[in-house]
Formats: sequence, structure tokens, C-alpha cells
Amino acid sequence: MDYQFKDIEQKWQKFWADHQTFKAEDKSTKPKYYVLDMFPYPSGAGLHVGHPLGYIASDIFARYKRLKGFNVLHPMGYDSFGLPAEQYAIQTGQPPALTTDTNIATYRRQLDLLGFSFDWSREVRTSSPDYYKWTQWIFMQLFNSWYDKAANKARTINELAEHFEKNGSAGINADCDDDVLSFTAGEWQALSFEQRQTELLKYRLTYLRESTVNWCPALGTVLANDEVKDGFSERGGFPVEQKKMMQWSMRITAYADRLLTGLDTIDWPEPLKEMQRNWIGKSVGASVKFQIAEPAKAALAAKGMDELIEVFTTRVDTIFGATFLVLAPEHELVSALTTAEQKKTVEKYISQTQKKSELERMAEAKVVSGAFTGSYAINPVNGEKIEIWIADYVLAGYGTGAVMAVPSGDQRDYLFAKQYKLPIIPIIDIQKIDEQADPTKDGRYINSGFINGMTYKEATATLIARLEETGAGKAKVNYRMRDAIFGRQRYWGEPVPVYFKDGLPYLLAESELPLILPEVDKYLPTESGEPPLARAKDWKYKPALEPGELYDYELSTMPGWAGSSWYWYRYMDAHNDRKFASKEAIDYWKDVDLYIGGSEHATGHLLYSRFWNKFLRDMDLAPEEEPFKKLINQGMIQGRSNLVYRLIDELGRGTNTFVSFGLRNKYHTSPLHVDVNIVENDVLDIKKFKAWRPEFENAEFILENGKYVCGFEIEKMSKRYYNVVNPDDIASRYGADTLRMYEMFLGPLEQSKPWNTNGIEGVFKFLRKFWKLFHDEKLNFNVSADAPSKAELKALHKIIRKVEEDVERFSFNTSVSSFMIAVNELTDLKCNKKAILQDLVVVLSPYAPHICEELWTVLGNEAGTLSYQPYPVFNPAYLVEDEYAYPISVNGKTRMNLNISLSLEEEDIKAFVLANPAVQKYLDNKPERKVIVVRGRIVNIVV
RNA sequence: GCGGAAGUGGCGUAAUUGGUAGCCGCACCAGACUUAGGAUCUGGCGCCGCGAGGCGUGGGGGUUCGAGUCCCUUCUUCCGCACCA
Repeated sequence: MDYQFKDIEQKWQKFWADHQTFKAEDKSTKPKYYVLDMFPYPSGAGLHVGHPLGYIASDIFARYKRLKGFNVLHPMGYDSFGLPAEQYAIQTGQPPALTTDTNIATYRRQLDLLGFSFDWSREVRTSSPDYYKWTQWIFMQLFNSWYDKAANKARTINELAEHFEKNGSAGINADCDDDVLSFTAGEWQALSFEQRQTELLKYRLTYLRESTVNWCPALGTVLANDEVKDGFSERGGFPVEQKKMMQWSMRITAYADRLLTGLDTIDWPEPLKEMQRNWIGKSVGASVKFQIAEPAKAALAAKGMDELIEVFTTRVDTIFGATFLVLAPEHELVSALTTAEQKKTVEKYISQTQKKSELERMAEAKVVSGAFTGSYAINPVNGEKIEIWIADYVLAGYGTGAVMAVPSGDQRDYLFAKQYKLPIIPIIDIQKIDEQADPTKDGRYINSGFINGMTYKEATATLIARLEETGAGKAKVNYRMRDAIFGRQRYWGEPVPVYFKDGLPYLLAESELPLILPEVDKYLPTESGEPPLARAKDWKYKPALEPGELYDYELSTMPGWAGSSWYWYRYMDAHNDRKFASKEAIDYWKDVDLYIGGSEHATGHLLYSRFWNKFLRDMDLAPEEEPFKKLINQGMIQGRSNLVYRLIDELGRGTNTFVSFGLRNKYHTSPLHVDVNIVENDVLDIKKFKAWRPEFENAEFILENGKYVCGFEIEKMSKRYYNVVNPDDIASRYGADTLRMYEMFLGPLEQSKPWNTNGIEGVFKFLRKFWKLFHDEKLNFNVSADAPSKAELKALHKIIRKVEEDVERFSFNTSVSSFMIAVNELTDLKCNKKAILQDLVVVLSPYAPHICEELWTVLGNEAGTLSYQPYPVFNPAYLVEDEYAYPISVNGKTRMNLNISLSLEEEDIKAFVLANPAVQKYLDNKPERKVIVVRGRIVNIVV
């Protein structure tokens, strides 16, 4: 029989599904191995050939690990809450639950087509109530917890309340809001229930607080920092503005340091770790309080506001050079500090900066501007009165939104001082500040009071000690990362399991989970601007203990990353209705051994997942500090677009004539994208082109060599470039095994590379050639039981070793070429020995599972047993050579090869080579100066 | 501006430890077979040169008997961050 990939692939896909071949064992004596893919958002467009790249790699790895005797967990599911389904619902009125189900069905069909060894019995969908019940449950645990900095872990809020009850706020070192109160046990006991709840909310790991958020009017929702790119929403590209709103947040900053140090313990790509480090943005320095000078001080006091400005600095040693303070225009003290004379100037400046978009602010990075408030502050180390300015180079969102300006050491401060004629004081003896600031740390301090003459280290230590003594400051670590906003004013997400009573949030009872997402008539905000959930009829909390009472539910839903921040645990025990996963399951599977996915999740999903994992560990719900031991980013598969060149007439109008690629420069043309599916090897199928769109029906062509050659361009794979290649089409034409191997053959997994269907023939031919090893010329099955020859064993054992090495280092592309070499060699040897082919089938099976299952049974083995065969054992004895064709080079240039026995010693090799007349010819009668002999490698003669 | 990754034939790539640069495949060229075909098989295929030979891993320099690989320098592309105090 010929290689009938269609029948074979259907047959085995059905077999695997019917027999649950890849169901992972919950208990096993085998070692565990957890191979995870980042689960997809099921979009309406379905998969293109770029999407499965990582899934193919992980599948090969999972199948390989099964052969190596591991109990492999290799699950798949869907991150099925998200904006696109909701946008579609707004446009069409179709419920997102419905379109999501349809999309999932498409994804499943496409995934099945590729022969993945997923354990589908563990499938999860984040939008399913059985699943989001536990997302809500974890939210509740976070709400019920606070971060104890002393213990460096999260603890339950009850422990905190007990402490307050007994000892008041003394002795608590928490990561919490800035405005927490100090109180004694008695004072706490005297507080009302509501007052206590208000206070506790400031400590909870998920909390409600008025904060500045990224508001996207077009999407009608707030966005997290990682969902905003350059002032626009990542999804849709809509403008984003800053707005103050009451919002749910997650206190991820409590974990900043653990998130940072944990990076050193995991095997992730360095660039990805670096991105997370930058995102966390740790800087070590000091916070310093500058008292405000009269008369503004009295004015502030009258208003009950702080009479000081707190700044953060990484260079506290330069404080004697601080000649003014700069506040962000949004700083809360600005209006109170502005004097009557300066009011106009300041207000004008503020309105100017507000008008500027984020982008403009960045574009004008080198231009400084600002305004004087008219008020002064006192430098705490020398009592100097210095001016307080506002400027937009100071960011409200970083540090305290205020800086001490040291123009001699900081370039922005320097430019600002020059522009507004503010004093610049050199503070280090070797500083050169004639043209620009000099941030040096070398040299000795001058003009710096009690630190004069000290070095950087001494000065910093002395200053911090002095500041702490006088209460004017302290050493401080600052993080760029902010707490993550955790609410979205959208419909298609997890409802927050919270109701409101007297303006305070309370959790539902655990027994009331899941809080089901209610139906609504429309997916838009209400007229009064409330989120879509406000439209749900009769959706009120009716507590069992207070019959007749009705309370409002929280109306925002959870963000897209909620469901994906713990899903790898659900796969361990996907149907548990008592726990998010049983302790036994979690203790067995522990963590993800290999995680494959795109680098676009670097600062979103991967950071939030690490955060939730650390929290779950603090709660003794998870055993490991880090959830993903090894992570690989698969590269993007780019599209390869094809272009045709439309002839432009004298009047500049497009004609219906198209010029072939090579001739396009002889005419006036304009390029036009053409569907890659009607182009082969860059040659346009003219017939199909005419049928492609009605306006091309009568198209004419200027050909070269009788062909129309298209140009090409590498760009994103996208409908608008007509360069989308669908895996269904490829699989139906060449089969899944060919597609799997070709995707791997394209190049290193981590590298981005363009998809070009052209090369796929080579892989297809390879599989046919492999098939033919088992068959005679008439394609009848024909395998011999004879003992294999030395050459055949050598070919086999080369590939056994090569695949082992390649898979372990995720170099799948090199295995594919090695398979080709092995099959070429065996074909040349006319090898049809069962002893060879049977092992080869096992070795190839992770890459091309269908054809291998088929041949495995044809060889007489029990159907379906291939997936759990032991991987063949490499025997180096078969690779031992007794001769080697030494390359002989003269002065580093290879001149010839000489066959020399590998048993010869270096001296004998040298003599043998020099005795060779052909070698002597190259030496040209010159005496050799030196002969380098590396046994088994090379001989180099220096003359 | 800062940080990271990468530059090898017409194309995708290989070279695992400093040891024959271009494996494997596509495309292309020539040939065989043939119901002339988007099938199969054989051979060729880095560049220049008829050849001997020379040149060749983005450019320049260095270390070494020997460099795609190590060092310095420079250019280009991609990715991330970007007034971070």
C-alpha cells in the first residue's frame, strides 16, 4: 500500500481518543513530568500555521518523555474569558458564551487534526462556572489575607485582627496602604465594626481603593499597566487616559522582592527574566522629608495637610547639591503650595501638560518645562531654603511624585536649572559640570557640610544614619511596579464574589460559589455609566442569615489574567468540586517542568502567575515557590506575503495590467498584496488570480519567461496581507505528520521565522521514503528478519543518540535533518530489517506519531503500545570506527583528506602524512616548521 | 538613550568542546523513465575563474598552528524598556 496519510491519521486519532491513550495517571511509580502549553484564547479566526508551533514542540517533548518512562501530564484548555468575544457580542448581540463555545469547537477540531497527545479528560475553560468558582475562591483567599513583612509571607486577616484586638497596631510590619492608623488595643476595641472593616481593607491582598487608573473610554473599562502600550490599549489600540476611580487591586507589590529574587532560581530565557526585572524596577535609595517653609507651611497646616514633601532618591549623597524641589504637576500639594502671584503661571502650565498626550510627552523628552509654585522648602541637612517647582519630567506614578533636584549630578535637573536660572552647586571635587551634569560617585565631597571629604560609601552611610536620627528620612527600596488593578467594567469575565453593605465590601459565603455570571439584555454600560452587570435583572445578594435583605453585588468583573494565574493546578485535578485541586494531586505533580509559550506574556501572565503561586504557597496550598521550572519562548511565525505589480498609466491611475517581478522597474507600478494560496514558488497562478476577485477577471499580464513572478515581503501573518496559511489546508494536502515535522524543520524553536509552504515537499518526500523502507517496489509490505549489518546498526544508533541529544536541548530542527540523513542512509543500504526499522519507528514517533503507530502495528506489534515503548538504548560500540579521513591542512588551509587508522599514535600519523608524496607537493620543498596532530580530528602542517 | 538577541549560498538553515564552512531541505540546472506529470529516480549547485587556483560566515582589526565560534571595534536588523529621581 502507498503512504495514505489521510486514512492513517484519521485512524490513529480516533484510536487515541477511544482508548484515552494519553490519559495521565494520578498515581504512578513512574517519575512525573509536567509539560504545559500556554492555553489559547479561542478567537473567531481559528488557528493559523503559526499558532501550533509551540504545541508541536511540547507534544514531541511529551511523547519523548513517555518513551523515556515518565508519567507525563500534558493537558490543554482554553483561556475563554476576554474582550474579543465581548466586542463581538456588542456588535452582533450574540451572547459571548455561545460564540466562545463555537470558537472552542473550531479550535478543538484543528488541534485534533494535528495529532497532539493531550490528556483531554483534564480540559479546562476559564469561563466555565466549575472553573471560575475556584478563581473566585482564590480571590476570597487573597481578600482574607495580608502580607507580613516580618515573616515575609502572607497570613490570614483573622490573625491580623486578633493582633489588633490584643496589641493594637504595634508590632505589625505589613505591606499595606500608606494611610493605615496607629492605635492601641483599647482604641481598636472601641472602633465600630465598619471602622474596623475599613481599616482591615487597607491590609488585604486584594483591596478596594481610590486610585489613578488607565481608563480606556473606547473599551469602557480600566486596563492594567501591562495592557497599555505607549498610551494606547494593547487590544484594539484605543487611547487611554488617567482617571481616579474606586477599584479592586491586587497587592502584587508585596511580593516584589520575592518575584525578583525568584528569577535567579528558574530556567527561563534571560531576556524574559530581564523584562520582569525591569518591570519590577527595584531601586535602592532613601526617602527624605523636606519641610515646607513659611508661609505655605501654615496654610497647609490649616487645611490639615502634610507640611512636608517626601522625595525618593537613589543618590542621597548628593543632597547638599539639592538646590530646588520638583513636583509632578498632579502632585496633591501643588494647589496648596501655589502662591497668589504664581497661580496663573502654575495653572497655565498644568493645563498645558494635561493637553499633551503620553506620546507627546515622550517625544519632547529633551525639552524641559515647568513652573515655580512660589513656595519654598527647607533642605533637612543644611537648613537652606530652596524653591519648589512643578515640571512634567517628574512622574506622578513613580516614587512619591516629587524629586530633590541636584543639577550638578542629574542631567534633567541640570537642563532645568539652566533653563530657569536656578543654582548649580558642585558637590564632588572631581566633578566637571561646565556643559552637563556629572553623575560621578568617585572623588571626595565638597560644599557638603558634615560629609565633606568623604567617599561615596561613607557619605551615604553617614547621611542615612543622620536622617534616621533626625527623623527626616530613612533608607528605602522603591519599586517601579504598581499594584495591579483587578477590576474591569466589562461583562465577559469572572464576577467578583463580593457584595456591598453600608458602602463596605464583604465576601459571599464559600458555599455560595460560584457566583454565576448573570444574563444581560445588552453588553454595554448602562446610561448612568455603570458596567454591563448592572443590567442583570433581579441580580442582588440575598443573604441566608438576613432574610428579606437585598445587597448590591460588585458590578465589575475580573481581568483577563485572573483565570490564567492558577490554571496549571486545575489540570492536576480538573474535576474536583471540593477544592481547586486536591492536596494529593498537587503534592504529586508539584510544578510545571516545561512551559512553552510566547514572550508576549512576559510582564502579564507570567508575573501574575508567579505572584498567585507564591501566595498559594504562603497559604500552604502549593508546595513550590516558583510554578514554572523551565520555560521556553517559541518564536513567532511570520507571514510571507506575495505581491503583484499593477501598471500605473500616465494619469497615475491603476490599470488592470500586472508586471512580473523582474520587469517591474521598467514600468511605473504599484505593489498589491495577493493571496499566497494562489501563488506557488512565487509564481502566480493566473487562472486562479482572475477568479480571485471580480475586478481581475480581465486582468492582463506582462510576463517573464512565460511566467508571472511575484515579489514577496515578510510581515505579520494577517488576513489583511492575504498571507494566512491554515493548518487544515496543509494537513489535508500533506498530512499532520508532515506539517508537524515541517514546522520543526523551519528552524530553531525560539527563533522567529517566516512561514513558506514551498519547502514542505521535502519533508513529505522524506515520510514517503521512510514508508518505502518497509515496502517493496510494488508497495507490498516487505520486512526481513535478518540480522542487521554493521552499517545499518551504525545508521540506527547515530539517530538514536542524535534525537536524544537534540530533544533534551530543544533543538527539534536538527533532529528532522538527522532523520532525513538516517532514512537516506538506510535507503542506500536497501535496509528492510525489522531489527533496525522497529527501533527507528520508536525514535521517530514523537515527531510523526501517526505513520509510526501504523508501521508499528504493521511490524506485528500490538496496536497503541508504541506510545509507551522504552526509547531504544544507544550503544556507542556501533559507532566505533577504525579509520578516519583526516583533513590535512598546510598553514591552516585544507588541502586533502587522508585515510589513517585511528589506532595510530600522533608521531606515527605525523610520519605517515609527511611521507605522502601528495602532501610533499604542497610543502613545495620547504621544511615543515611544526606539525599539529589532533587525533581523530585534523593534521595541520606549518611551513 | 538604556538593555537584550541576531547577521552564514537565491531561500529556510547546519557546524554540540577553537579543528574539513555550507549538513538537511527548498528553489534552480542537466539527464533518465514516461499515458509530457504539481509523480519518481540520477547527477550538479557558495562566489570569481576555461583551468591551476583565488576569495568567502555584515565591515575593520586582534589572539591562535588553526576563528562562523574567543577578544576589541564598527555597521545593520529585530525585540523589550524608556524623563524611574
